Amino acid sequence: MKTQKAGGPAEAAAAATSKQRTMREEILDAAADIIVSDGYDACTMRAVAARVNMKAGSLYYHFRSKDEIVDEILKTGIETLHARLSETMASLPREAPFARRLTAAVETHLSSLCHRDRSYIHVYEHLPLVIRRRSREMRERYLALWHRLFAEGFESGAVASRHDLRLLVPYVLGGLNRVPDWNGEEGAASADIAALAVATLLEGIGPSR
Amino acid sequence: MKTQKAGGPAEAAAAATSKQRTMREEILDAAADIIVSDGYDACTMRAVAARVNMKAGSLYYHFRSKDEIVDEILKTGIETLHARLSETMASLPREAPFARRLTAAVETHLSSLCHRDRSYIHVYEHLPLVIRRRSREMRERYLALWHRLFAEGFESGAVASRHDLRLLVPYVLGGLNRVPDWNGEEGAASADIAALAVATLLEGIGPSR
Amino acid sequence: MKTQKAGGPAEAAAAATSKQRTMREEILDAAADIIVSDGYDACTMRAVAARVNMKAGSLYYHFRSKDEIVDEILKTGIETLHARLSETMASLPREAPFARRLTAAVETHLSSLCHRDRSYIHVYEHLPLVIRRRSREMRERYLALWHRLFAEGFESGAVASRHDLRLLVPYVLGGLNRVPDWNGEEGAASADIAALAVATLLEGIGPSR
Amino acid sequence: MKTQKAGGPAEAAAAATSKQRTMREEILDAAADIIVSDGYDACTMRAVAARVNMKAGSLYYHFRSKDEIVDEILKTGIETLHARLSETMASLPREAPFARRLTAAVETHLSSLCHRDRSYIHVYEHLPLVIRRRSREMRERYLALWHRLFAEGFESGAVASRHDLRLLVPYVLGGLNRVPDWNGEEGAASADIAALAVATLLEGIGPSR
DNA sequence: CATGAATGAGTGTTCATTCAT
DNA sequence: GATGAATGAACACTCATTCAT
Repeated sequence: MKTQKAGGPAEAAAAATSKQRTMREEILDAAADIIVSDGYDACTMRAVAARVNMKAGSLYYHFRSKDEIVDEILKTGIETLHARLSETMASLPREAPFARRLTAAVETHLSSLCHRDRSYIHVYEHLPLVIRRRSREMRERYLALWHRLFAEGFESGAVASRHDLRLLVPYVLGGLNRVPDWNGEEGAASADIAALAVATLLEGIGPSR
Repeated sequence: MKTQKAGGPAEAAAAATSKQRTMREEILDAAADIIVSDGYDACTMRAVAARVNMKAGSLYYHFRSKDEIVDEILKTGIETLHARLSETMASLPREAPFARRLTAAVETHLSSLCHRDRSYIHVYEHLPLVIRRRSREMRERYLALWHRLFAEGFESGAVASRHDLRLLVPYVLGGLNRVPDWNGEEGAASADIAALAVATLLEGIGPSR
Repeated sequence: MKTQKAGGPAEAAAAATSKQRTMREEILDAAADIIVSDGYDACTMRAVAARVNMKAGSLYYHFRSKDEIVDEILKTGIETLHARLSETMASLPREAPFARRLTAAVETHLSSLCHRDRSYIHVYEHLPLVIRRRSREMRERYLALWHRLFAEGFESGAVASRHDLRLLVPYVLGGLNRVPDWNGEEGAASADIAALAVATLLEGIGPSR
Repeated sequence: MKTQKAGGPAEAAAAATSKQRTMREEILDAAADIIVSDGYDACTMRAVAARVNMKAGSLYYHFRSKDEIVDEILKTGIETLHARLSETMASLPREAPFARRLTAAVETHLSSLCHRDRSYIHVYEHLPLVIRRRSREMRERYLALWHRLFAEGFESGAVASRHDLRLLVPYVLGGLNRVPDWNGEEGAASADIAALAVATLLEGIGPSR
């Protein structure tokens, strides 16, 4: 251990003790919290450190740079989302109809977005462009999940053939992602919005048939 | 506004000569451009100045502060959008059906959003929380236009009564606002997306009836 | 006139037309006013220009630099003071006793200091050290007047021989110069203070003999 | 005090370690020195930093702002002066005559003013109006000490009843405060000036009785 | 592991000054 | 004579980062 030269503790995230991992997570939580509530600009190393009762310099024992913190938040956020949606979809019976699959997906997405429990996804919206772009690949992997959902819907005849998925998916998710902004913390429960979204999506807003 | 001492033209935007107005606009354009393409953090006074072949200090001849620049972009953006939508709606015959009104509205919104011709609306998405909040009132005035549109649709029976406008409007606009992000400059024409959006909205994505 | 090259109008103060001279004086007045009421730091070229309904750049037609303005204020101030005191002393009958001469001198000094009518002396106190020092020579010429006054008093036996003039003069003037600060605009008339000062000086504050 | 985010030692002056306190003091000394010798305008953060072999930004580890530095100098200066004079007066026997009390007071004041050993009082004279005003309250507490001295002298009959203390005190201190300016570093010892001042004050400059 | 102390690059802003018009 | 427009140097201040202890 002591013989390796290049290996500062920040590099050894994998081999980290459980206490370290805890500290890393505390820092990530603190940073994510600040970003969501006060914006990225307010998320200085000093501010993050203060939330975990440290001084700024000490953070560098746990992370190599501020970017590493933000990137990890981003990565964790999307991966969590990805994992949840994967799991949700997998847990549905194979013969579940499209409407039910869609409802489950929307609910999963929205609840992850609105509940602030360890799901860093909401952070994304508050990040500067330069940083956002770094997560492009991961985001596309998540989008692929939605693509597959709609593609299946299309194949089963539940989705009208006239829709171009390349447009539909971002359009749908664009609408969903904005919900927390407009709906705040006090707003309608995400379940209500999910219901609205699904109904609207499936039948449109025209008079019910 | 605050403790102004002596008078530069920065104080007299209204009485500006046409050449001044041009310079002001050039600066606003430059700033908006930087914000949209590189993010708010990249939009330093020095960067803006460089785009208009100036030094940072010179900007203060035209604007009193950076905030004044950003706020004016924000204000102009929303007001332009508001004006365009107002005009669009006013230009429709009184008896135009809801579907046509909606299509016109969506097209107006999307074309303003995607074409970068003096419509600063796209900037909003890239602004820090603190600044965004300053435009709340203006944004709500714009939202009211959409509220009225849907309310009329609801009264005429074109919109199903089951929808809560407080949820529907932000949901729809949230979807629309994200279009430029996913669709970039190379993407489908905004007219196509408008068509998709309207069709989806009105009839849903279910199999065509 | 038009053939001389190096001669901008600022150089030709002596040959100035009466309107120029008026403008120069207006500027000097404005600058002095600002310095006395708001401090030297508030006396920017823009602020001065605004008071005479100009733009900053235009001042450079009348003065070569800000320093020239300030130096001229300083010079005019002390020279006015010098002239007034000279005149006052000269107007006294040759046989006037020391007490009367002293009273006249103190009154002249204080009234110049307190009344803001074109006597720029009060400005001195608000100037940065670097600038103050530039007026050293002129100030010493003024001090010489006081030295002579006390020297005469000493020779005539009216001033006790025990006093060192090098200490006495600055001490006395130091006290007098502070009067406007403590006494403001609302305070006792300068005549009252002059009386107090003279009485105190001549007889001390001990019980009257 | 205002919107402090995270914690540096600049916030905890009271709890400072001895080394911190030393650094703070070094900075205060440097700033005071520059102000006295080159004027307030020359006292930039860069200049102060250079004197303590730092870069400008580092000062902010020790102080929250430039104002904090200046205010602390001002406060320390007056409080030191106050404390010294208090102590001096308290150390005199109760039955000490007015002349002796006055002499002690003048000597204390002048020696504090002239010796640059940690007594920042001399700084005051070089501060811009806006800043000076911030110390008004503290200065008045100091003036009160002198008021009491003269009031006692008046009661004991040592001071002629004809004097208005509201004029006398500022007049006397005005004279004393100017001493360092005229007398520089090379000048007569402050003890000599103190003697002169007291003698002049008590008996006047008239021929000795 | 954590901190005290420092740094360098960069931020928004101010201001005396210049000069073509 | 005066101004609109610009500049360059400076300023106070912030922040991610480093490193000896």
